[in-house]
Amino acid sequence: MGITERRQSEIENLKKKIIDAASEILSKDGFEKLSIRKIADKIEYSPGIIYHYFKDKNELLYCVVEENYDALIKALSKIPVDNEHPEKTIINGMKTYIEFMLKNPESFKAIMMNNIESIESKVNMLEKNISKKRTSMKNLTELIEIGIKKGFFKTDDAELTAQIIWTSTYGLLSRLILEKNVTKEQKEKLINHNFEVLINGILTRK
Amino acid sequence: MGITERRQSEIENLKKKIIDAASEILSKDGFEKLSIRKIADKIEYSPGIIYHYFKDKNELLYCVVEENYDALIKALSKIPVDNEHPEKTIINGMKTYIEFMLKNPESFKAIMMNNIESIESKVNMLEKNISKKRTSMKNLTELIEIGIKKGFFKTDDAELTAQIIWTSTYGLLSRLILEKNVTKEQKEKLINHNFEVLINGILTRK
Amino acid sequence: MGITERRQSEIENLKKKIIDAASEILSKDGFEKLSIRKIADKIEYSPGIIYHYFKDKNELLYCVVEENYDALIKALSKIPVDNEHPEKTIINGMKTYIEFMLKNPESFKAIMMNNIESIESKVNMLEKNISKKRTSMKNLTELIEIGIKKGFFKTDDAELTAQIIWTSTYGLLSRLILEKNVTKEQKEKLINHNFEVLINGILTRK
Amino acid sequence: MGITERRQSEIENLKKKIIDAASEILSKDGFEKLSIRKIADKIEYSPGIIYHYFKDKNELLYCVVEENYDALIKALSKIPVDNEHPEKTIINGMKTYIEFMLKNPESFKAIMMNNIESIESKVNMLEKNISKKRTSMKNLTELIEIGIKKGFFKTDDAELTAQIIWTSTYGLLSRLILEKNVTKEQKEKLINHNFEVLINGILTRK
DNA sequence: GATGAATGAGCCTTCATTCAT
DNA sequence: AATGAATGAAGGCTCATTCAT
Repeated sequence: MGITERRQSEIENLKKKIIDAASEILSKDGFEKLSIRKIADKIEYSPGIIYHYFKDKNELLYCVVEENYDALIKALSKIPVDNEHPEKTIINGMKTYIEFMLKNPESFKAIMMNNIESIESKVNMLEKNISKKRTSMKNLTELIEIGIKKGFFKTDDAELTAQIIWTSTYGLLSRLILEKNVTKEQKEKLINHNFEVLINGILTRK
Repeated sequence: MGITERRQSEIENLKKKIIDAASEILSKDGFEKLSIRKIADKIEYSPGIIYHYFKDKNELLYCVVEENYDALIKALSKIPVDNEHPEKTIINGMKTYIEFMLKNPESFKAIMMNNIESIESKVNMLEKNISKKRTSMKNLTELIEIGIKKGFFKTDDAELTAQIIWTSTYGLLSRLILEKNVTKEQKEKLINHNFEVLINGILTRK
Repeated sequence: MGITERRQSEIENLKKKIIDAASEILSKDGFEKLSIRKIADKIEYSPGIIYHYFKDKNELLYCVVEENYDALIKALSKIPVDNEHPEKTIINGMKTYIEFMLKNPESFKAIMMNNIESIESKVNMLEKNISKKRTSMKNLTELIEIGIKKGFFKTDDAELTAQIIWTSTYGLLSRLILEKNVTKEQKEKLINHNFEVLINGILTRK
Repeated sequence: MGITERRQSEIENLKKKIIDAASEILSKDGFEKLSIRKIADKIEYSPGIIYHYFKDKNELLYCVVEENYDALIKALSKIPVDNEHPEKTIINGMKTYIEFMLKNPESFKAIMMNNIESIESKVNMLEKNISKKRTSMKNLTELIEIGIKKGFFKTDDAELTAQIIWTSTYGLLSRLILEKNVTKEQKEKLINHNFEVLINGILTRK
């Protein structure tokens, strides 16, 4: 094991190290401050090496988002599906999403509040038929369809409704991240009321 | 009046000119492209002069955002209030807001999707009792209260509901601005469905 | 006059200094070695300053070529026109050109033996009607036309002939610059024979 | 034969493969785009391996140029000699040369417009008595001597004339390759006129 | 007030080359 | 023989900011 000090076990894993360093800079300093040089400094390698592992900054960015995104998907996938109460599953999932993002606000800002070409394909949600492309939208749409079949929900277009649930929650989340003067109590009230209104908005009228 | 031709009346108004130039660049080329040099070029002064009127780029930015925001408030204040159909007034107002912003997407991004301290006081919407501070929230809250009194709406906390209507719409708007692959038709469907769900979500059940 | 040492008289003339520095690097090290940084080093200023005077490297290059080219044009313009012996004027001019370039071989290589977009407009000679664009070609073409009128030369297309005289001489010059093993005597013989053949090639047959 | 599939017979021939890959990149993408990495990618070996076969990039370059040059010589050697019409043979040969090079403009630039030491001995044409060294010049000189003997041509020094024919054609070819705005028609006119002037320039006067 | 020259730090990227394995 | 990770130097360029005038 007597190799240069700095690279002991991680020698085979520089790619991961680069992504993590980028992720950290993103979280700490935000998107604009994320530079190849800064990453190189952080991992104590030369800038050139990054191009050994990634075609360009965009590809690196894509991988960073992918990793973060995968973690989210993982968290979401752990939520049990309750077919008898699809609305509960929806709220559960979206709340998990909110909590996940509130823990990494800078990443959210970097990823979700910017027009980064290379990650559009991971992040865009509004086009028609998106539920055929994006897993998370597929799941959400399916839950709504279940609710429709059971007679709980009333909506012409499950996907469209899924998109509105998503954009609404995205909006609340964005503001929760951007605004600093919101008490914990108020945060909770807002989150709960958000889902009250949304779910109420799609429930069948008696 | 014997000064250089180009600066006759506007000599005392250079500050305004700088802000407007910046605003225009912002709208046309986007936030990232807004540079001190570009502004100086546009107003046909030297870059240095900008530092006579603004401490630094940030301060200038604050002023730009402030101005844009004022224009929005003005637009919103012109919407007539229909007490018999508060939900129509709400939808009307929020749609005006959406349209206004879709016309100036770069301004929206600059204003709403950044943490510019000096304008927080103008832009933040989530704190409790915000309806006492911010006119636009006050109006929205009042409309909801009218609806409650008339027996149309059912909600415990008019302000909280106003906040959710706002954040939801903000979320949709954000995504509409950030995503490029959305057809005009789809945009309209999303906007309409957004208000369908929201209003439905607060209507009294029969 | 008590300003910083390094910039005494030349303060108003940095643009010229940049061009000259570039010219020198071009002559000494060749085109590939000409970099913005190297120029900045040479003039002891920061690289950024170059963009104060030139839009980009291409524009700088264009100016460098222009200056060199102007010097050549100046040299050529001093050649007296002998209407009775246009062939002598032609030979005279082309020999001046050869001598001029042999004194600055690296500039010739840099300018004439590369595809530099920004200077194409100064350097290209083969298109039809070039004699309406480029002074040097205009002059050469006119001399040939004079010879035709006087009955000395025989050619259908004066411009085409001018182009061949030019490309031929350009070819000889290129090789004289690229090849190192050519004695002075041989050089002279080649130059003289070049014009012998060319002029002979366009003279009227008795 | 139990080696990796992809390198069966060519294992001893990697040097050739490298040269060919480089040659192809040269033709397709140009001299400036020819990089060690690109070659390595093309042959599906690692960059390091190239340094097993070549001291450095320059040495590799030499070899590439050498190979290309050999191909040209081969093409030229196939031209039939017509002793009754030496001028036709000359024109024929030189046109073959032009066509060959117009098909591989990047190779021409690499070979003829650079000072690559190691190939000087193959490429230089201007020294006295070159016709004793270089086959192509020997052939050209002999054709001129035939013309002299037959009374067609008039020149004191056949080799010198050969050199001028060569440099003239080289000049035209260089410009044809460097200039982009030349129509096909104009190209042909230039080529034809070039030989008209040159041949006319050495024909015996009646 | 206003200029405009100048800086220094930063940006992404490419490359020939080396070297331990 | 061959790899592939890694470097260091260099490339063009942009920008907010300062400062003598």
